[in-house]
Amino acid sequence: MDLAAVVGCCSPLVAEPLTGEQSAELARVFKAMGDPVRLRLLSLIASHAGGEACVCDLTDVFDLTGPTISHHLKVLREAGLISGERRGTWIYYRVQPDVLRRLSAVLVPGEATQNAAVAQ
Amino acid sequence: MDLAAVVGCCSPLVAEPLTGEQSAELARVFKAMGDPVRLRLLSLIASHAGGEACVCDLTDVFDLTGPTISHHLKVLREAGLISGERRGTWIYYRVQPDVLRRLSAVLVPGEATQNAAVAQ
DNA sequence: CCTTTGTATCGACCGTTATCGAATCAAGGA
DNA sequence: TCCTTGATTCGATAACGGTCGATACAAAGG
Repeated sequence: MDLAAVVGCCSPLVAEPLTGEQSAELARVFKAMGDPVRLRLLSLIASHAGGEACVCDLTDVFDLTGPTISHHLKVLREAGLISGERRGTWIYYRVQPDVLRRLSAVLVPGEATQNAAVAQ
Repeated sequence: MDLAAVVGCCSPLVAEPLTGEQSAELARVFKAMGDPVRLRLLSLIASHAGGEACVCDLTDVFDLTGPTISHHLKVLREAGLISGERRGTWIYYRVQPDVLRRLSAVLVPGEATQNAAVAQ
């Protein structure tokens, strides 16, 4: 999953146009965030105590079945936005803060530009 | 289109979970950016000289018909990400920088937090 | 073992959406 | 007024994506 690397190599939108490949990779991440359930899952995980949440914490928030939540978590995982780790009975998810930071840097110029340092 | 206002009223993801309504409104914007063509259109407009581009500048970049480009521009427009203005023969599009800045502020804590000032 | 509980995968249904060609509208010249 | 050019809207179609029930897997306890 070198998606994070691709996300990290883009200049801000206003600086120069994205190439076809860059826009394709970035769109995959934004598309993953383009669903209300997934965006809320992301915020629930990100803001949960300890920076992680198990699936059991997430399922009860929604009027959705387990398989559906599992599907959305998979989409977020494959987009590189979260990572999951099994510890005993439960699986804990946590966000990948670097990806969020780099996305933020793509949207606006001048901010979070340790991006440039990482890219080198 | 008070979408920009809704986008502006959200704390960073890591600070507190989004409500159902907040995630729904934010997801509409991220979904609009979740397509390679639209993301590239956005970057072409944002980085074009003068901060604006006419549709004729955008169509030739893609192997897509005019109606398809027009459709994607409409999606971006209805998401509040761009605005169009006709001047004579051509229609010029420009980005709404506030929306991008506020999206960026949702993704990471502490940055672009003139967000809070705007919200008041 | 077998059962229970937590989570993921599979297959199917169905609404949504990206795309096109054709038609339409808007502005400027001949 | 008509024709040309730029851009949108409309209608149709094919592909995608969110949701579910059924099933399968993984860990822990009887």
